[in-house]
Amino acid sequence: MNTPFSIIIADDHSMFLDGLTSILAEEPSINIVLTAKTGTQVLKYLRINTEEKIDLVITDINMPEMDGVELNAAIKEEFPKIKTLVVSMLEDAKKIKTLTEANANGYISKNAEKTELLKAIKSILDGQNYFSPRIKQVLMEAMFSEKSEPEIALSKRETEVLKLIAQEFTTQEIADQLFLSKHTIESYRKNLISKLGVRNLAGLTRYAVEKGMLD
Amino acid sequence: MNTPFSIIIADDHSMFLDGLTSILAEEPSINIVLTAKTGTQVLKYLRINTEEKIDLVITDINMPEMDGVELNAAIKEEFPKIKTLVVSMLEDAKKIKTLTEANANGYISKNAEKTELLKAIKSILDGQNYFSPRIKQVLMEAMFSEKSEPEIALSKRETEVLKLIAQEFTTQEIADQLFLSKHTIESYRKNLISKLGVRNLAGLTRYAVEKGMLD
DNA sequence: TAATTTATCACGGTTTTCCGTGAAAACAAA
DNA sequence: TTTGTTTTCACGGAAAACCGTGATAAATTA
Repeated sequence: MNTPFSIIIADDHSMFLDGLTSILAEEPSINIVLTAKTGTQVLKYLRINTEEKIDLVITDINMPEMDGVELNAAIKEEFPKIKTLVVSMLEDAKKIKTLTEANANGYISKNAEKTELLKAIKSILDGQNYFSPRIKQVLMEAMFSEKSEPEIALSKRETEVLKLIAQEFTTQEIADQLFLSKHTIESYRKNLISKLGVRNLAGLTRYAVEKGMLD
Repeated sequence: MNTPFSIIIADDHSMFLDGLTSILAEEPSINIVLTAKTGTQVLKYLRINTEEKIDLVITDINMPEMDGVELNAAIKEEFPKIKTLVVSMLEDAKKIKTLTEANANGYISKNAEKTELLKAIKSILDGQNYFSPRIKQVLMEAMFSEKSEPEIALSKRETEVLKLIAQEFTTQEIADQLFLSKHTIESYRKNLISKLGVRNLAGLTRYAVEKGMLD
């Protein structure tokens, strides 16, 4: 029998962390060296224990302080030999794309079965990447839908003005706040309306709220 | 030693379900008789296996088909002897309140530690309800904040008009659609603005979007 | 360097919203 | 049955938003 693989698990939900640990503790070939609730904890550990050979880091995406996307990037930057497997609640195409670009070795959903989790871990430890069929599909769909919805790019100022508009400030008030002419703000308003393809203030506000630009 | 307690676990995320099962499988006093991904599965099982004595159902809130809130209500209705423990990602005051009103026996967050989970289970099987300090706090805050924010009640027509306003229709257009005078719609607009405590169309739109009145 | 985008400003005219101040009829609740 | 709420309608004036049609300078990008 070979020496077991050393892995680290990061997830901010204790119960999920404990659950995952329980599942993997049953595997004789796996040795859990650390469980953490934030990405920073993981990084700190890796930086201190540089002599210890870690094979795999399993991480959630949504975590406080440093999320899974950032953690993955940091690991690939500082410790390129360590493999990463992202386990997430959401099937967010953009995040998955970012992760693939940052060379994450795998991505599975929390909807995935235990057997799929083990399969993913085995594949990755074996040197292969693992992205579940479901995830591949989401990625593909994102590729195509991306073209149909061409991602409207707003400049810094436009974003700033839009936020204020959606916060119920009038053109004059925004002009005063930003020390600009009210004509300028009117221009932005017009551009935003045509850029975003909406009809009026209501449309602008909806856009801002739905894109999570407020708060 | 007494006979072990029989419990059912419901959660739509396989991995969490497996994790929880792993954790509880280590407990000799606990016997997991079923794991399910929807509330309907649980109910179906209970209705068929009426002779089997089930002590506790552990359920997530967010599930397809029948969520945890509905499942809890149904269990308390049909099988009042069965205890329920809700385990959820979110600390949503309203849902917690609904659950307490529907006599759920416990509520803990997925952020809770394994020890707290076990404590909650033991308490409930012992005949006591368990709501974590964190949850109690959220509930209290909700009670108070509820008074400061007195739940604005909109009439049917007001809701209808607000939706259309937020969908970028002008007063005249709305009047035409509803076969009403434009003065009427203007009245609604004014009332909505003062009722909701906002300043203008942007505020109305934000309210509508944030309350999920569209789509 | 040339071309493009971004940020800024201007004006007149039209439409829409906003505000105050009503009021009448229908309906529900106390 | 009186009181309150909802739904409906009206007018005039002020304020703001919307539309078209510009322009200049700075910053970025190709």
